[in-house]
Amino acid sequence: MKKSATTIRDVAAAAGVSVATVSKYMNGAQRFSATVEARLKEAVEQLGYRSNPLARSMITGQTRTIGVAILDIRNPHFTNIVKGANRIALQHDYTLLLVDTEESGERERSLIESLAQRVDGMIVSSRMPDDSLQWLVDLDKPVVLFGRSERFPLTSVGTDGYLAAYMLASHLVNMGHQRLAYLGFARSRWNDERIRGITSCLQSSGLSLEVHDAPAPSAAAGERGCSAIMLGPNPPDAVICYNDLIALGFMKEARGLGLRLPQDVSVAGFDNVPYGEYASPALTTMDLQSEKMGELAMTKLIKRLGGMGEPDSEYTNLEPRLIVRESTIRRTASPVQADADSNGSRNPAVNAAS
Amino acid sequence: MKKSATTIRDVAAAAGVSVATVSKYMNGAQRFSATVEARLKEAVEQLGYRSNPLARSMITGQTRTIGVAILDIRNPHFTNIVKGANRIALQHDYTLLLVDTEESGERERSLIESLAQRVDGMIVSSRMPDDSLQWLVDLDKPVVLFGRSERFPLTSVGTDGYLAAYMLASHLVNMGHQRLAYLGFARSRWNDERIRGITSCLQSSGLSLEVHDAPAPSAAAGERGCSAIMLGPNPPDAVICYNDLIALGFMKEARGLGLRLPQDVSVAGFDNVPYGEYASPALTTMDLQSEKMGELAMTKLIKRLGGMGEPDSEYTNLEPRLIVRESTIRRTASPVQADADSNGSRNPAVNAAS
DNA sequence: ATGAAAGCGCTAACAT
DNA sequence: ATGTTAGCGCTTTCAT
Repeated sequence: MKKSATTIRDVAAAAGVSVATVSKYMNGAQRFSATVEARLKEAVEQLGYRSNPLARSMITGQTRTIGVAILDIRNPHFTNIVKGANRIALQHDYTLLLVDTEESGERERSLIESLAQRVDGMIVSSRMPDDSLQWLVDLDKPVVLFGRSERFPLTSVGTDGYLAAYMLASHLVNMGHQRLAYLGFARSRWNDERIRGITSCLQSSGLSLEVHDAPAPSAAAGERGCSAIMLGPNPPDAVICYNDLIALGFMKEARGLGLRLPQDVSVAGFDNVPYGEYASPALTTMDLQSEKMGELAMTKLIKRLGGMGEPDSEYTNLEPRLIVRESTIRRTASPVQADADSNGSRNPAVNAAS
Repeated sequence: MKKSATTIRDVAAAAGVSVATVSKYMNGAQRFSATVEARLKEAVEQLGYRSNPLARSMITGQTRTIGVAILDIRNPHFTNIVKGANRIALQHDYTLLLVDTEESGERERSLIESLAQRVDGMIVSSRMPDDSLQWLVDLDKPVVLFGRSERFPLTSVGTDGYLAAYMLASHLVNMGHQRLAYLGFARSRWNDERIRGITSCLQSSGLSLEVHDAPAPSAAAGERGCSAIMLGPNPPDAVICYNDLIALGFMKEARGLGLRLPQDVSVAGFDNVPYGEYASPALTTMDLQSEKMGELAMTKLIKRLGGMGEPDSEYTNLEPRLIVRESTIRRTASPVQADADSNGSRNPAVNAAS
């Protein structure tokens, strides 16, 4: 069983039939005389033959593989998307070819271009702004994009980021918060619409938003961002983070700074990643239905692959939902007094060293 | 730009040369006369030609793709492995073909078998016991396995699970714990050695271990397991979980049950997933160096792919490391009275069951 | 330095 | 029901 794999010709010879017959047999394309069928079965088992998918693909023009490009496999949001997409793919006998574009920085485009050649279709999550997506269209492969493209006829799925942000801000305002900060991630495609949603909500209450930026959409970045926001002269009483990861990091650092959560500051994020629930205080977040997004994207893609339909620009919107947990709390009227048990001072600047 | 992609023949025609020349040009195999080179360049750009990797693979027998089979893409442990593996792969111009075997239940084997045909080599994480891995060897593809195989000549990397478990138990014993429970996951390949490690450590202190089993290696399963363990007649004062996910779920549920962590019960896990750090109390865990494992596995595999070396049974052991955080605490002398809140409780989560 | 031709392993007409 | 044959798009001797 060492050297080169057995080919269709070996089987044909062993069974005393032609390669065409073997091919048809392997694909279950038709029935055969009992004799032939038996010999075929025997030969295949004997030789342990499995047809070469590459050769098959060359002819059929199908790889039965779907490319999925995500920004960071360590972000549970994407991981959920992949899980959902994979579930559907499996049902239709497709395999996922995964590319983590963040790992390679600005090679995003070239990675996806080369991915395109090895798959029947792609699901892509991009960091590029909408207007620099022409090349994606030019690939001329069925694609489903996360986040609507205004400019190009790309099938897409997503949740309304403006609305989600508005809802979250609304919740915070209703809870009596007055000084809101946003710890965003400018390089994302969604950052702007989230800012717009929050701002617009705040404006209708005569409030304004203090915008900060994290260097990455990760917990570590959230930690770094915390002190600059919370230890200034006029700290916010609630902060919305670009995503749950940043929020989790922010909360950890805030605790380290001596702040009490959520009494001293309410914190919320986006994505509803699994671990927000297990943090303490459990994280309030906007559920963007990641897993469903993955399923939906894959369903659409597969449908298109089957029907060979035109590229449409159909955009499907999933409903965002607010998940209130423990990290956001009603702001009491007087911001002055906290409670007596330990150090009553809410000024955290004291032990900010570490 | 609609229909079938441009082929090497189109380019040859456009440049007025033979396909062989185009092929050599594309592969940078040699230099050409300035004229030809210029025309080639022109033609390729004009037509937007990219050579078809499938056709190429058929001839060269190489796909430049590496298969990675993991048990669950939602488990950060595996996600870290993939991240590490991907980093190395990228450096060597390989692409990852990912398969999440848990998603498909018992199809693990057939999924991996079909994966094997599309890749140059594989990195696999399996749930099968060591003695039912013969088929993996028979695939006759370069493979790196996570977790040593005693029986087969499979290259592998891992951390010493026995040692890791022993270390963790040791820590707990040193902290004065007496009644230890283990919430394991029996279907894992590593469960037994962890039990052995813990037991063996406890025995040398005259202690015994109460073993429970979770239905899945997930946070949800950890939640379910909690009450059965903690609300019995003789609850443990420390519990070691099969992994961090289970531990995280366990802690959440314990809090919900009204227990105070870590005063009422110390909790620890394995893997050192990123979110243990952001939980509160932060989770004590054994760092198994997931990301490093991924890097190492990929490095080994690629080396083998290059050298076409024999399948060796080299096993590389990574060092486990204990990460003590807040979820394990020293047990005070009297196990009777736990409620004396005299020690400055830094954790206000007493009645957090919102 | 460049080209002709023989396949890689398979499928898809088109015979028989 | 089974076989013949012509490629899929490319690389690779081997000529020239």
